[in-house]
Amino acid sequence: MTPDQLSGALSAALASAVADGALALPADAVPGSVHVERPRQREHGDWATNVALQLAKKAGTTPRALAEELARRLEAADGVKSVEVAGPGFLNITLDAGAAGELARTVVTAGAAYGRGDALAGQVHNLEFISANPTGPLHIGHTRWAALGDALARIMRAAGADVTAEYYINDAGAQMDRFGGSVLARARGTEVPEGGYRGEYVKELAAQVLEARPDLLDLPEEEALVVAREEGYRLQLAEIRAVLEGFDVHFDVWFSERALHESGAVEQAVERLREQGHVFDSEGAVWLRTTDFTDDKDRVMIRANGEPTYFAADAAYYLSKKDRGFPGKIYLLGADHHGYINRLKAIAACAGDDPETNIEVLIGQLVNVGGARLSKRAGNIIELRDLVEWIGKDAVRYSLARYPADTPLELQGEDMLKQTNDNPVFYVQYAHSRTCAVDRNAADRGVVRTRPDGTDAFDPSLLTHETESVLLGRLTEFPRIVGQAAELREPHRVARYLEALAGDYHKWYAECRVLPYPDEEVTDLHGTRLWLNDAVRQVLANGLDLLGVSAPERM
RNA sequence: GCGCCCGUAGCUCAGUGGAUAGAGCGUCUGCCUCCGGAGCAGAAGGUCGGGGGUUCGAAUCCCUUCGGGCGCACCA
Repeated sequence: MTPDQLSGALSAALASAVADGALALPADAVPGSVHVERPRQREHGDWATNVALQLAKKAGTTPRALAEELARRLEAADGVKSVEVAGPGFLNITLDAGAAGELARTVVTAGAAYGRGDALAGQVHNLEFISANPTGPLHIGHTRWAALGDALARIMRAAGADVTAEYYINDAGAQMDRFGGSVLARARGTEVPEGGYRGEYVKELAAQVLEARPDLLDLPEEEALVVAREEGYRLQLAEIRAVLEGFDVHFDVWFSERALHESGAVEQAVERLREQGHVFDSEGAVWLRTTDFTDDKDRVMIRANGEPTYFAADAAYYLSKKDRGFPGKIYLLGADHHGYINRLKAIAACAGDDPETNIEVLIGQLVNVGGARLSKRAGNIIELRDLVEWIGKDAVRYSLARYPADTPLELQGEDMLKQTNDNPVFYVQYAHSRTCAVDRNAADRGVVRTRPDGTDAFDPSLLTHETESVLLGRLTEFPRIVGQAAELREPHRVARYLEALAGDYHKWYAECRVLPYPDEEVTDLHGTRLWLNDAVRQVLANGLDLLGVSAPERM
């Protein structure tokens, strides 16, 4: 019995009580669905609900009286073993072992589809994340957005959304020229100009640029600057893409800011917003009246010198997303960009969109690294590729994805390496590989999933052990965890769930043998437990996949 | 000064109004005579930063205060 089915049974109990006149509740106060949850305490049954506490006042009765009424009716439902009224009016529900155990077969049958749902069905989103300048390597801050953003894309898709993952390449503007100047200076072996890029990686880029363009140093100054900039850009972007690929982070679209300028989209954006009535001229500049909406000051789009601002490109970019057919536009930004939220929302509003639904800005806190081992190449930053090299893709992705984005993360440099074996990712992966080990040995021990007569060697009523009841309950939660993680944009919920599931599995493993002792007869209990073992492996694998972490069969 | 985020065990952090606030690490004690010990069982460790309020019920919602991070450009 799934929580949805139980919720339905509760609704039916409510409806029948109202129909009988046993419950004086106005029709519009009868909830369409009743929320059930797993109680923290095992003694409180398999499922609990506080519906009686919430409805008692409206029904003009006491919570306990209402709870008693519902308990009587719910106990008659199929699959429900017992219902107790506890405390101020909680309903504590215990399911029949068979009804609960059937879930194992449900999971195995669903396979990779178990956990996928329709919480976000029909939604179309553009999810933009990382979007680091192509003037240097990705560092640990970008790594957090990479792990989080990619996991979020996977989770939202699992919940039924159509998600396009997009990287905005800030390849226009003055910082590109500074980058080019820095590469050129390194190529010449001279000092990097004031305000330039001083990281060691620039030297490496310069060497590669020289390799590709041996004529660089002979070119006239202006041409040399362009060549250094463009070659450096090409190399750095290729590096970023390769590193992300190795990190299993996939983008559907790499969107160039430069393309917005070159195609005239920026000017067009200004004109389109002018038509909407939100653009005005003042002091020689062209402004967007973002204060009509949520911003605290108006923003310049075209400077007095005729140059468009970064903000103008932002507006053009927003319109591009709109034009490309994305009702939902999600931005995953660092906390140092939180001042952008209001102006981005104002752009949406100026464009005639609804800032509440068409744009969503997720702010992630930065990662602090205390006393960290430093990158050899980039100076005082830690690069994504170094992190992966040091502690591995799975450990990096998992340890960044298991925290909410708005948690300021403090990673102790010394611990970072030491932590590898203690990283919860291994706890989860170990549980998965354990299920595989059991599976590998099952046939040798004569344990099978199907009886000789072709029927399933599966009798859910045999799954009566305490740890089995807990494990089954946990498995039923997975689909709604995925749905919640998708709706709340919180991938860490999946990770935390997997840790709990792995814990439940390890406890079960310690208490209940799947495979018989050598001199023991093979029974349906073994076969049934093999089904449960299969179900756990499937959910662990499905969950790890949502985080972009591998599910190894051996470790 | 204004705004956003965060203060939970020694450390790093979960906990979208429910019952006795949890996990990992660290500390201490047990468990390999059989499915993988990267595991399990147990112990110690808390004024949920402080103070008010709403509620049958608050770590969670509201106000206030203290502490930390970040931001307030015709920069990108």
